[in-house]
Amino acid sequence: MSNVKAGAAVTLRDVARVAGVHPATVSRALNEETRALVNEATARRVLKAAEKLGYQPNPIARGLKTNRSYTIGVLIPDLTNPLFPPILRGIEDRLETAGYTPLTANTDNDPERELLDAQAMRARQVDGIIAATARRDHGLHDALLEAGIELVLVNRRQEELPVSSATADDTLGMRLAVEHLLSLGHTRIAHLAGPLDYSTGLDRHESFLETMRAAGVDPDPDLVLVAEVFREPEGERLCGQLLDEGREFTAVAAANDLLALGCYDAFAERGVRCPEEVSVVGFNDMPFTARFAPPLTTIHIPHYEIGAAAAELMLERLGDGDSPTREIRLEPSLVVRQSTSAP
Amino acid sequence: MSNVKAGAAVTLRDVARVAGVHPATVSRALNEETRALVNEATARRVLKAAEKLGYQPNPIARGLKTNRSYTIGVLIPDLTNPLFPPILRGIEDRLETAGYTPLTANTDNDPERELLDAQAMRARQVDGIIAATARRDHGLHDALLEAGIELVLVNRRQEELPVSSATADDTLGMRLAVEHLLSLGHTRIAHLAGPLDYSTGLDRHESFLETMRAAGVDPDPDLVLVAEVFREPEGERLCGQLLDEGREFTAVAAANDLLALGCYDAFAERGVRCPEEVSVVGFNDMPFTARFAPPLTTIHIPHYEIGAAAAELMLERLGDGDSPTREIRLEPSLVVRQSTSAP
DNA sequence: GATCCGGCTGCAAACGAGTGCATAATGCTC
DNA sequence: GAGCATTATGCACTCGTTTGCAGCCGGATC
Repeated sequence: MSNVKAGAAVTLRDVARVAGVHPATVSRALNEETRALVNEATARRVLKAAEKLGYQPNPIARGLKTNRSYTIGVLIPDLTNPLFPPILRGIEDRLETAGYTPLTANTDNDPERELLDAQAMRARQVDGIIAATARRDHGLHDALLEAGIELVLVNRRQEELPVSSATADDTLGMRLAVEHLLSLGHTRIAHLAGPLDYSTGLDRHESFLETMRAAGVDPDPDLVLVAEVFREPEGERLCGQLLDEGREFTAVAAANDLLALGCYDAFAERGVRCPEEVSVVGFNDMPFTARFAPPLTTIHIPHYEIGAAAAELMLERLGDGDSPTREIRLEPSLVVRQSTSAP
Repeated sequence: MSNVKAGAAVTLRDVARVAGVHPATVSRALNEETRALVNEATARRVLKAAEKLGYQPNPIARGLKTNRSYTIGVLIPDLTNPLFPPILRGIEDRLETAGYTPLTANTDNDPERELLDAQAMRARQVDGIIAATARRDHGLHDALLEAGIELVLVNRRQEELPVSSATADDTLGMRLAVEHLLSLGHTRIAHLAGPLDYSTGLDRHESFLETMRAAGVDPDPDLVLVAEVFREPEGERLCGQLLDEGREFTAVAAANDLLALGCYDAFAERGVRCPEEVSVVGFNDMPFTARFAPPLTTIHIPHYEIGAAAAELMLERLGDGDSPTREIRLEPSLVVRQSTSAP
């Protein structure tokens, strides 16, 4: 049943020969936008021939002519972080339907490597780059702007620059987390903030403070610690510090799930019971959080949809370079499990 | 003055003009393999001009002519399965050092989509395809062979065909798992086998039977169930079935971690305690398995290294098409946690 | 019946790089 | 100093596709 000729690639000329027309006509007939230029009957004939031969346009040749590679670079810090696979999957799926292919690279959060990877992608003529890595500086943005490569941020925002982004509403997310703790009766709430040079870290941090104040409880500066990375050992270190300093708190709002898991570790070493003695709420709802001991109460983020939205934004910009930049914020939701209880 | 001309891309002709030679000479001077053809002094002049202009060859144009893209397709079933990110990371890292770029696609285990994706990759002139998806049939292999595209399997083998692969030693892995249970004193051991049309499913299954027999205990056919997919709900279904049929067993050897987690669910619903009443051992050592309740005893697989090895094999074949195919088997190890105990 | 028009289609020139072949420049031999 | 081999370079075509332009045709207009 398969008409996919594997051996020699089928070209426009082959289709043209079969359809009895000139290759140029085939090109026009096969291209949505120029199809109107050719007689409907001819177009049908061409389409049929193309299908019969299993013709697939050669994007390389097309790209040479159009200065387009139909390829999008995707910069992520580390694929191994469970946050990113669903985002990437969303990007891939959306791009695929539009005939674009993603080219991914892991930067390990090294700004230098990030620029290098971006360079390599530029050499490969990517039409745009979707970056999940952008800190709140401008290096990457400026470099790409100069090279005429579109940039879209995913999971990160950048206020000062006109750049499209797809993120979760981190402000709302942290508000849901804190309000959950408040409603359980907690007031001595510690906050493990993420690095403040990421929009995710900063937004969640500010939202923590705001939500506390809005509820009429003044956040204790001694209970607010800023992590250097979004990782488990860092959460363990900071939470351990709070514990060892004898700070009084009955709950922790962590800036992401890994920091929250770090708290679990700090508790385990010191015999602190969760949630009986301290409640913990995470952020992201990574896979398998429901299976941890105890199952983690956290903020669910629609990562796949965020990825798809980022791809959508990229396609938008590629279609019409003059379209204004746009920020898409997707709504998070609270998932109550068993790491939180009344104090 | 910045050398990186951002706007207009620098082409061979630009370099030629600056160096005062013909573009063809530039092409030869810049290409390692043909550099010998041009005068050393000229070559130096060209190199210098190229550097000054910040010339970067256009891989699209080059690919059109040479039928090489320095691009490798990677077919995986689903990036969202925690098994694959480390593999992919290993592939990317190794390929990157050799100047190759991976192009990934998710097939969702749909054979038709797999062929489609492979087709699309072929159109993009990938030099080879690394597939984590291959069932034990020949479709993909034949199609690629015909098209002259190198194929390397990762995490899957294919006995009947001469094709390179990088896998874990599944036979050894399952032997370690079963011997662990036997050494604890279990003899009534159930086995949740993976789909037998994957080499992973089949190898582990056969190894289970062999190891049992070698220890002098005849595996009870009623305790061996074959899963249709490597997923949690399937594990829950099968394990629930064993429980509801009143089969007597004190341990389960699951063909992967997700099936093992499914057992946890089946236990939870029926109030069976693990490991007190039934021990469970998984396979793969996915991330976070140590945090489950109870922490899962499982077989650790060096996924990153497997990915890197697959990339290595691909580079080998690309360098010398006539090199024989090779199967790399990496050694797994037993990780004892708290889901297993004496019966 | 000459003119014009609009709809289709073919022609040919690109895009940027690689490569077989011809040719110019050089060095060597006798 | 003529003849010839050797080296270095240029020319022109090619990869598969897109696209401006020209040309063909049938029909409508005067």
